[in-house]
Amino acid sequence: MKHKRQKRALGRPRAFDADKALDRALEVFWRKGYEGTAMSDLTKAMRINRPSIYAAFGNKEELFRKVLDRYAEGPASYVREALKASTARRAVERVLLAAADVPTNGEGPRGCLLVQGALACGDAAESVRRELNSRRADGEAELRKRLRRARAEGDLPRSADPAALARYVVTVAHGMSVEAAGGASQRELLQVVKTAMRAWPK
Amino acid sequence: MKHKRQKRALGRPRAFDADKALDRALEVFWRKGYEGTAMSDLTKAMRINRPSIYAAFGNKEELFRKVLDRYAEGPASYVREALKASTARRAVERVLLAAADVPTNGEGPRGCLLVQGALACGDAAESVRRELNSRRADGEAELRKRLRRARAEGDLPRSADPAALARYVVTVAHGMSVEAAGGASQRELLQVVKTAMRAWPK
DNA sequence: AGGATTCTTTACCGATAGGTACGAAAGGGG
DNA sequence: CCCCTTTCGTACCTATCGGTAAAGAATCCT
Repeated sequence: MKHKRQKRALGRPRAFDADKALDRALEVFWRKGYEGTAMSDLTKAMRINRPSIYAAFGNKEELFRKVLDRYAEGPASYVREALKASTARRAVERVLLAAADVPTNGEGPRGCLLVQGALACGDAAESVRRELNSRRADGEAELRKRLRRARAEGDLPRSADPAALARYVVTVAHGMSVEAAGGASQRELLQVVKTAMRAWPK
Repeated sequence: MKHKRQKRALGRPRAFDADKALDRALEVFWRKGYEGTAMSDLTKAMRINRPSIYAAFGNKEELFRKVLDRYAEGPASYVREALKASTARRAVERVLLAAADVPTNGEGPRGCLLVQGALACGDAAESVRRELNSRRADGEAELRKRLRRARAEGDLPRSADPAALARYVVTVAHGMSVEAAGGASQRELLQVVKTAMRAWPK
C-alpha cells in the first residue's frame, strides 16, 4: 500500500543538489553568524541564484533552520554519539574532547554554530536567537537525562546533582566555543577539558 | 605653566552629556551586539541626532570602541577588583561570582559585552570581532599574571599550571555569558560556579 | 506535438543600512 | 554689536539589505 516514490518529479529538474547546497550555506552561517550572512553571500557560496534558494528553502530564516537541522545531523552529531559511552564520565569527556577537536581540525569554522549563530542580535533576528537558545537547551536536556540515568544506575555518586553537572558541562563546552572563535589552539582547548574534568564528582 | 582648562569651549555648547550618551549606547550594543545595532537604534537610545553622534564619537565602529572602554571602566571593572583578593582561589571565585551576578541582577543586559558583541559576523565587522578577541585575551592575561604571582608566592601548588588554569576560568566565565544570554537564572549560574571551583588544584 | 508543471535567469522592488552637506542656532571674544 | 567657532537639525546620499515578478528553459504526461 505504500506510494512508490517517483524517481522523476514533475517539471524541470533542479540543477543543484539540495544537501550539498545546504552544506555550503552551513559553512557560511557558521562562519559569519545569522545576521552577518547576507543573501548575496549565500548565492555565491551555494552557487545558486537567489530565486532558486527561495523556491527550494524558503526565506533566509527558514533556510537557516534547515541548516540547523543539517548541522545537528552532521558536525554536531558527535554529541549524541558521545552520550552512548558506557560511563557518564567517559560520555562527558568525549563530548568535551569533541568540542575541542571539531573547531580546530580544519574542517568547518571555529566554534559551535548554536553559539556563533546569534548570541545577541537585532530585532529582526530575535526569533532565530530564541531558536538557538532552545536548541542549546535541548542539548543540555539530553545530557541531563544521560546523567540522571547514570546516577540511577550507580554510575554517579548519590551526592552528585545531574542537572547542575549537565549545566556545568554545557557551560564549559559553550565557553570553549567562544575560545575557539577567538583562535584558541587545539592544545589549549584540550588543556581546558583536562582541567574541567577535575570537577567531576567523586 | 599649566593651561587652565577653559570652562566653556569655543562655539555652541553641546546639548548632551557625552558619558551619559555612551552609557545609553552601551546598553544597546550590549543587548543587540555590534551588527544587530543600527544607527537608528543608537539615535533613539542616546537621544541625539545622527550627525551629533558622528561629530562627537566618530563612526559606528569608533563609537563602539569608546563604548568598550566605558564598559571596562564600568560594568566590567569588577574583574580588576576581584583580582585584588588576597588568595588566588578567592580572586577566581570572585570573578566567577560576579560573572553570575552581573548579568542577572537586572541592571544591564544578560551576558558579557565582549562575548555578545560580535562572536561571528560579516566582513564589515571583522575588525570589531578581532578587537573583542583581543580584549578578552587581555582579561585572560591579567588573570594569568595573577595566578603566576600566586604560584610564586606559594599560594598555588607547584603542580598547578597558571596558564591552563587561567584559560579554564575564562572559558567558564565566557560559557556563563552564553548561558546568561540564553536565560539562565542566577541560581543556575551560581551552581555552575560552585561546580567549576571543584577543579581548583589541591 | 502540445499542455502542464517546475526550475532558472534577469531584472527589479521598497526598505533600510551607514554616513554626510548644509544652513540655522547658540555661545564666545572684539 | 558683528564675527568666529562649534553644535544642532533637517534633509539627503549611495550601497546594500531581504525578497519577488515575469519570462524562458527543461522535463513529464497525454
